[in-house]
Amino acid sequence: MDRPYSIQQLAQEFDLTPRALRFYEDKGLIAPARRGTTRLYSDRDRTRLRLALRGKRLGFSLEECREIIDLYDPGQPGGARQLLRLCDKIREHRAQLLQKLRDIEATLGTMGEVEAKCLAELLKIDLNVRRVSQ
Amino acid sequence: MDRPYSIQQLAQEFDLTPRALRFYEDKGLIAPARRGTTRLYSDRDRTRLRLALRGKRLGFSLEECREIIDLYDPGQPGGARQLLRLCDKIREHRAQLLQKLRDIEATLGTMGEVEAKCLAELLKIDLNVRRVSQ
DNA sequence: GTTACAGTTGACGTATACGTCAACTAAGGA
DNA sequence: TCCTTAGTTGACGTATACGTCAACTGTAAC
Repeated sequence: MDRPYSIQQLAQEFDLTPRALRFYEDKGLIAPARRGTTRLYSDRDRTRLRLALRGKRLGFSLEECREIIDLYDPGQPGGARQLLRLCDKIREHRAQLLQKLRDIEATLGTMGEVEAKCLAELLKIDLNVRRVSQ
Repeated sequence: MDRPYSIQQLAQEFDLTPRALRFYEDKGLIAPARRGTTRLYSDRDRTRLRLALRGKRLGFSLEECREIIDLYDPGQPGGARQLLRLCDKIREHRAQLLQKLRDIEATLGTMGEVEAKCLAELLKIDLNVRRVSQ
Protein backbone atom coordinates (compact mmCIF):
# COMPACT_ATOMS: atom_id res chain seq x y z
CA MET A 1 0.00 0.00 0.00
CA ASP A 2 3.03 2.27 0.11
CA ARG A 3 4.36 2.12 -3.41
CA PRO A 4 5.69 5.52 -4.37
CA TYR A 5 4.23 7.82 -7.02
CA SER A 6 6.18 9.36 -9.86
CA ILE A 7 6.00 13.10 -10.32
CA GLN A 8 3.81 12.64 -13.39
CA GLN A 9 1.35 10.38 -11.58
CA LEU A 10 0.94 12.83 -8.73
CA ALA A 11 0.68 15.76 -11.13
CA GLN A 12 -2.08 14.03 -13.10
CA GLU A 13 -3.98 13.00 -9.99
CA PHE A 14 -4.11 16.59 -8.68
CA ASP A 15 -4.27 18.27 -12.08
CA LEU A 16 -0.94 20.03 -11.63
CA THR A 17 2.29 20.20 -13.60
CA PRO A 18 5.58 18.62 -12.50
CA ARG A 19 6.91 22.16 -12.38
CA ALA A 20 4.31 23.09 -9.74
CA LEU A 21 5.23 20.05 -7.62
CA ARG A 22 8.93 20.95 -7.75
CA PHE A 23 8.01 24.52 -6.85
CA TYR A 24 6.01 23.34 -3.84
CA GLU A 25 8.98 21.26 -2.77
CA ASP A 26 11.18 24.32 -3.06
CA LYS A 27 8.78 26.13 -0.72
CA GLY A 28 8.89 23.32 1.81
CA LEU A 29 5.35 22.04 1.29
CA ILE A 30 6.49 18.54 0.40
CA ALA A 31 9.79 16.69 0.64
CA PRO A 32 9.68 13.56 -1.51
CA ALA A 33 12.31 10.85 -1.19
CA ARG A 34 14.79 10.25 -3.99
CA ARG A 35 16.01 7.25 -5.91
CA GLY A 36 19.12 8.71 -7.47
CA THR A 37 17.89 12.10 -8.59
CA THR A 38 14.33 10.95 -9.28
CA ARG A 39 11.62 12.05 -6.86
CA LEU A 40 9.48 9.37 -5.21
CA TYR A 41 6.27 10.65 -3.66
CA SER A 42 4.86 8.77 -0.66
CA ASP A 43 1.33 8.73 0.69
CA ARG A 44 2.46 11.27 3.25
CA ASP A 45 3.55 13.63 0.46
CA ARG A 46 0.20 13.01 -1.19
CA THR A 47 -1.63 13.94 1.99
CA ARG A 48 0.42 17.08 2.53
CA LEU A 49 -0.25 18.05 -1.08
CA ARG A 50 -3.98 17.55 -0.59
CA LEU A 51 -3.90 19.85 2.44
CA ALA A 52 -1.83 22.40 0.55
CA LEU A 53 -4.32 22.58 -2.31
CA ARG A 54 -7.15 22.91 0.20
CA GLY A 55 -5.36 25.89 1.68
CA LYS A 56 -4.79 27.37 -1.76
CA ARG A 57 -8.49 27.13 -2.61
CA LEU A 58 -9.17 29.15 0.54
CA GLY A 59 -6.82 31.89 -0.60
CA PHE A 60 -3.87 31.12 1.66
CA SER A 61 -0.39 31.73 0.25
CA LEU A 62 1.94 28.76 -0.14
CA GLU A 63 3.86 30.03 2.88
CA GLU A 64 0.68 30.05 4.95
CA CYS A 65 -0.23 26.62 3.59
CA ARG A 66 3.12 25.32 4.79
CA GLU A 67 2.44 26.72 8.25
CA ILE A 68 -0.98 25.13 8.38
CA ILE A 69 0.26 21.78 7.11
CA ASP A 70 3.09 21.74 9.60
CA LEU A 71 0.50 22.21 12.33
CA TYR A 72 -1.27 19.05 11.19
CA ASP A 73 1.82 17.06 10.41
CA PRO A 74 4.23 17.81 13.25
CA GLY A 75 7.49 15.94 13.65
CA GLN A 76 7.83 15.57 17.41
CA PRO A 77 5.29 16.80 19.98
CA GLY A 78 7.87 19.25 21.36
CA GLY A 79 8.04 20.96 24.72
CA ALA A 80 5.47 23.10 26.48
CA ARG A 81 6.72 26.26 24.81
CA GLN A 82 6.34 24.70 21.35
CA LEU A 83 2.90 23.38 22.21
CA LEU A 84 1.71 26.78 23.38
CA ARG A 85 2.95 28.37 20.17
CA LEU A 86 1.12 25.65 18.24
CA CYS A 87 -2.12 26.43 20.08
CA ASP A 88 -1.68 30.13 19.32
CA LYS A 89 -1.22 29.46 15.63
CA ILE A 90 -4.25 27.23 15.61
CA ARG A 91 -6.36 29.95 17.17
CA GLU A 92 -5.02 32.46 14.67
CA HIS A 93 -5.79 30.31 11.66
CA ARG A 94 -9.19 29.40 13.08
CA ALA A 95 -10.04 33.11 13.34
CA GLN A 96 -9.15 33.54 9.68
CA LEU A 97 -11.24 30.53 8.72
CA LEU A 98 -14.24 31.80 10.67
CA GLN A 99 -13.92 35.16 8.90
CA LYS A 100 -13.93 33.36 5.56
CA LEU A 101 -16.95 31.41 6.71
CA ARG A 102 -18.84 34.63 7.45
CA ASP A 103 -17.76 36.01 4.07
CA ILE A 104 -19.08 32.94 2.30
CA GLU A 105 -22.40 33.02 4.11
CA ALA A 106 -22.86 36.70 3.32
CA THR A 107 -22.00 36.12 -0.31
CA LEU A 108 -24.30 33.12 -0.64
CA GLY A 109 -27.09 35.15 0.92
CA THR A 110 -26.83 38.06 -1.49
CA MET A 111 -26.34 35.63 -4.34
CA GLY A 112 -29.63 33.97 -3.49
CA GLU A 113 -31.45 37.29 -3.57
CA VAL A 114 -29.96 38.26 -6.90
CA GLU A 115 -30.88 34.88 -8.34
CA ALA A 116 -34.45 35.24 -7.11
CA LYS A 117 -34.81 38.66 -8.74
CA CYS A 118 -33.26 37.27 -11.87
CA LEU A 119 -35.69 34.36 -12.01
CA ALA A 120 -38.62 36.69 -11.33
CA GLU A 121 -37.50 38.88 -14.21
CA LEU A 122 -37.21 35.86 -16.49
CA LEU A 123 -40.69 34.73 -15.48
CA LYS A 124 -42.13 38.16 -16.39
CA ILE A 125 -40.48 38.00 -19.79
CA ASP A 126 -41.75 34.49 -20.34
CA LEU A 127 -45.29 35.54 -19.46
CA ASN A 128 -45.07 38.42 -21.92
CA VAL A 129 -43.91 36.08 -24.64
CA ARG A 130 -46.81 33.69 -24.00
CA ARG A 131 -49.30 36.56 -23.94
CA VAL A 132 -48.06 37.97 -27.24
CA SER A 133 -47.87 34.59 -28.95
CA GLN A 134 -51.49 33.82 -28.25
CA MET B 1 -25.94 61.15 3.70
CA ASP B 2 -24.17 61.07 0.35
CA ARG B 3 -21.15 63.27 0.94
CA PRO B 4 -18.24 61.84 -1.02
CA TYR B 5 -15.10 60.32 0.47
CA SER B 6 -11.57 61.33 -0.41
CA ILE B 7 -9.16 58.63 -1.49
CA GLN B 8 -7.35 58.91 1.86
CA GLN B 9 -10.54 58.53 3.87
CA LEU B 10 -11.57 55.43 2.00
CA ALA B 11 -8.06 54.01 2.18
CA GLN B 12 -7.93 54.48 5.95
CA GLU B 13 -11.37 53.02 6.49
CA PHE B 14 -10.50 49.82 4.64
CA ASP B 15 -6.84 49.73 5.66
CA LEU B 16 -5.61 50.11 2.09
CA THR B 17 -3.30 52.53 0.30
CA PRO B 18 -4.45 55.10 -2.26
CA ARG B 19 -2.33 53.16 -4.73
CA ALA B 20 -4.44 50.05 -4.16
CA LEU B 21 -7.66 52.02 -4.70
CA ARG B 22 -6.36 53.44 -7.97
CA PHE B 23 -5.30 49.96 -8.99
CA TYR B 24 -8.77 48.59 -8.28
CA GLU B 25 -10.22 51.40 -10.37
CA ASP B 26 -7.88 50.44 -13.18
CA LYS B 27 -9.22 46.89 -12.97
CA GLY B 28 -12.82 48.09 -13.14
CA LEU B 29 -13.77 47.26 -9.55
CA ILE B 30 -14.77 50.83 -8.74
CA ALA B 31 -15.34 53.95 -10.83
CA PRO B 32 -15.35 57.02 -8.58
CA ALA B 33 -16.61 60.39 -9.83
CA ARG B 34 -14.18 63.26 -10.33
CA ARG B 35 -14.08 66.89 -9.30
CA GLY B 36 -11.45 68.12 -11.70
CA THR B 37 -8.90 65.35 -11.52
CA THR B 38 -9.62 64.47 -7.88
CA ARG B 39 -11.49 61.24 -7.18
CA LEU B 40 -14.71 61.40 -5.17
CA TYR B 41 -15.87 58.08 -3.77
CA SER B 42 -19.60 57.57 -3.25
CA ASP B 43 -21.40 55.12 -0.98
CA ARG B 44 -21.85 52.91 -4.02
CA ASP B 45 -18.08 52.82 -4.54
CA ARG B 46 -17.72 52.03 -0.85
CA THR B 47 -20.14 49.14 -1.16
CA ARG B 48 -18.44 47.74 -4.25
CA LEU B 49 -15.11 48.00 -2.45
CA ARG B 50 -16.50 46.12 0.54
CA LEU B 51 -17.68 43.32 -1.75
CA ALA B 52 -14.33 43.27 -3.55
CA LEU B 53 -12.38 42.83 -0.32
CA ARG B 54 -14.78 40.10 0.72
CA GLY B 55 -14.00 38.31 -2.52
CA LYS B 56 -10.27 38.81 -1.99
CA ARG B 57 -10.42 37.27 1.47
CA LEU B 58 -12.00 34.21 -0.13
CA GLY B 59 -9.12 33.89 -2.58
CA PHE B 60 -10.81 35.25 -5.69
CA SER B 61 -8.66 37.26 -8.10
CA LEU B 62 -9.54 40.91 -8.69
CA GLU B 63 -10.91 39.90 -12.07
CA GLU B 64 -13.19 37.32 -10.44
CA CYS B 65 -14.16 39.88 -7.80
CA ARG B 66 -15.21 42.25 -10.55
CA GLU B 67 -17.37 39.54 -12.10
CA ILE B 68 -19.01 38.77 -8.78
CA ILE B 69 -19.60 42.43 -7.94
CA ASP B 70 -21.11 43.09 -11.34
CA LEU B 71 -23.54 40.28 -10.65
CA TYR B 72 -24.71 42.04 -7.50
CA ASP B 73 -24.58 45.55 -8.87
CA PRO B 74 -26.00 45.29 -12.38
CA GLY B 75 -26.76 48.34 -14.47
CA GLN B 76 -29.96 47.41 -16.29
CA PRO B 77 -31.87 44.14 -15.85
CA GLY B 78 -31.13 43.21 -19.46
CA GLY B 79 -32.90 40.76 -21.77
CA ALA B 80 -33.65 37.09 -21.27
CA ARG B 81 -30.30 36.07 -22.73
CA GLN B 82 -28.43 38.31 -20.28
CA LEU B 83 -30.51 37.06 -17.38
CA LEU B 84 -29.80 33.44 -18.23
CA ARG B 85 -26.08 34.15 -18.42
CA LEU B 86 -26.36 35.86 -15.05
CA CYS B 87 -28.02 32.79 -13.54
CA ASP B 88 -25.28 30.59 -14.96
CA LYS B 89 -22.57 32.73 -13.44
CA ILE B 90 -24.36 32.71 -10.11
CA ARG B 91 -24.52 28.92 -10.14
CA GLU B 92 -20.85 28.74 -11.08
CA HIS B 93 -19.73 31.05 -8.28
CA ARG B 94 -22.04 29.30 -5.83
CA ALA B 95 -20.39 25.99 -6.65
CA GLN B 96 -16.98 27.52 -5.90
CA LEU B 97 -18.26 28.97 -2.64
CA LEU B 98 -19.71 25.63 -1.56
CA GLN B 99 -16.36 23.97 -2.30
CA LYS B 100 -14.63 26.55 -0.11
CA LEU B 101 -17.23 25.91 2.56
CA ARG B 102 -16.41 22.19 2.55
CA ASP B 103 -12.69 23.02 2.67
CA ILE B 104 -13.20 25.25 5.68
CA GLU B 105 -15.26 22.68 7.52
CA ALA B 106 -12.68 19.98 6.88
CA THR B 107 -9.87 22.27 8.03
CA LEU B 108 -11.71 23.36 11.16
CA GLY B 109 -12.39 19.71 11.97
CA THR B 110 -8.77 18.62 11.75
CA MET B 111 -7.71 21.78 13.54
CA GLY B 112 -9.93 20.87 16.46
CA GLU B 113 -8.40 17.42 16.70
CA VAL B 114 -4.85 18.80 16.63
CA GLU B 115 -5.73 21.34 19.28
CA ALA B 116 -7.21 18.64 21.50
CA LYS B 117 -4.05 16.53 21.23
CA CYS B 118 -1.99 19.61 21.89
CA LEU B 119 -3.95 20.48 25.02
CA ALA B 120 -3.76 16.89 26.22
CA GLU B 121 0.01 16.96 25.79
CA LEU B 122 0.23 20.23 27.70
CA LEU B 123 -1.86 18.76 30.48
CA LYS B 124 0.49 15.78 30.77
CA ILE B 125 3.48 18.09 31.01
CA ASP B 126 1.74 20.22 33.60
CA LEU B 127 0.93 17.15 35.71
CA ASN B 128 4.57 16.06 35.58
CA VAL B 129 5.68 19.51 36.70
CA ARG B 130 3.29 19.42 39.66
CA ARG B 131 4.37 15.91 40.61
CA VAL B 132 8.07 16.81 40.52
CA SER B 133 7.62 20.08 42.41
CA GLN B 134 5.94 18.39 45.32
C1' DG C 1 25.25 -0.54 -26.51
C1' DT C 2 22.03 2.69 -27.93
C1' DT C 3 17.76 4.60 -28.42
C1' DA C 4 13.71 6.50 -26.28
C1' DC C 5 11.73 8.69 -22.63
C1' DA C 6 10.95 10.39 -18.24
C1' DG C 7 13.10 13.15 -15.01
C1' DT C 8 16.49 16.79 -13.37
C1' DT C 9 18.52 21.38 -12.72
C1' DG C 10 19.09 26.08 -13.96
C1' DA C 11 17.52 30.24 -16.08
C1' DC C 12 14.52 33.38 -17.83
C1' DG C 13 9.62 34.82 -18.80
C1' DT C 14 4.85 36.04 -17.23
C1' DA C 15 0.45 37.29 -14.77
C1' DT C 16 -1.32 39.25 -10.57
C1' DA C 17 -1.33 42.73 -7.06
C1' DC C 18 0.34 46.05 -5.58
C1' DG C 19 4.85 49.40 -3.50
C1' DT C 20 7.71 53.22 -4.46
C1' DC C 21 9.44 57.20 -6.41
C1' DA C 22 9.45 61.22 -9.49
C1' DA C 23 7.35 65.04 -11.50
C1' DC C 24 3.42 67.69 -11.89
C1' DT C 25 -1.02 70.02 -10.39
C1' DA C 26 -4.84 72.01 -7.92
C1' DA C 27 -6.70 74.02 -3.72
C1' DG C 28 -6.62 76.40 0.55
C1' DG C 29 -4.29 79.31 4.14
C1' DA C 30 -0.74 83.01 5.83
C1' DT D 1 1.57 85.67 -3.89
C1' DC D 2 3.83 82.06 -2.01
C1' DC D 3 3.80 77.86 0.45
C1' DT D 4 2.03 73.65 2.13
C1' DT D 5 -0.68 69.71 1.41
C1' DA D 6 -3.31 66.35 -0.85
C1' DG D 7 -4.00 64.40 -5.10
C1' DT D 8 -2.65 62.98 -9.98
C1' DT D 9 -0.26 60.34 -13.66
C1' DG D 10 3.44 57.60 -15.39
C1' DA D 11 7.19 54.46 -14.72
C1' DC D 12 9.75 51.12 -12.73
C1' DG D 13 10.43 47.69 -8.86
C1' DT D 14 8.92 43.56 -6.15
C1' DA D 15 6.77 39.26 -4.13
C1' DT D 16 4.14 35.25 -5.32
C1' DA D 17 3.19 31.35 -8.19
C1' DC D 18 4.16 29.23 -11.46
C1' DG D 19 5.18 28.44 -17.33
C1' DT D 20 8.61 27.50 -20.64
C1' DC D 21 12.69 26.23 -22.67
C1' DA D 22 17.42 24.42 -22.82
C1' DA D 23 20.76 21.24 -21.63
C1' DC D 24 21.83 17.33 -19.24
C1' DT D 25 21.08 12.63 -16.92
C1' DG D 26 19.44 8.23 -15.63
C1' DT D 27 16.78 4.16 -16.59
C1' DA D 28 14.34 0.75 -19.16
C1' DA D 29 13.57 -1.73 -23.39
C1' DC D 30 15.31 -3.63 -27.55
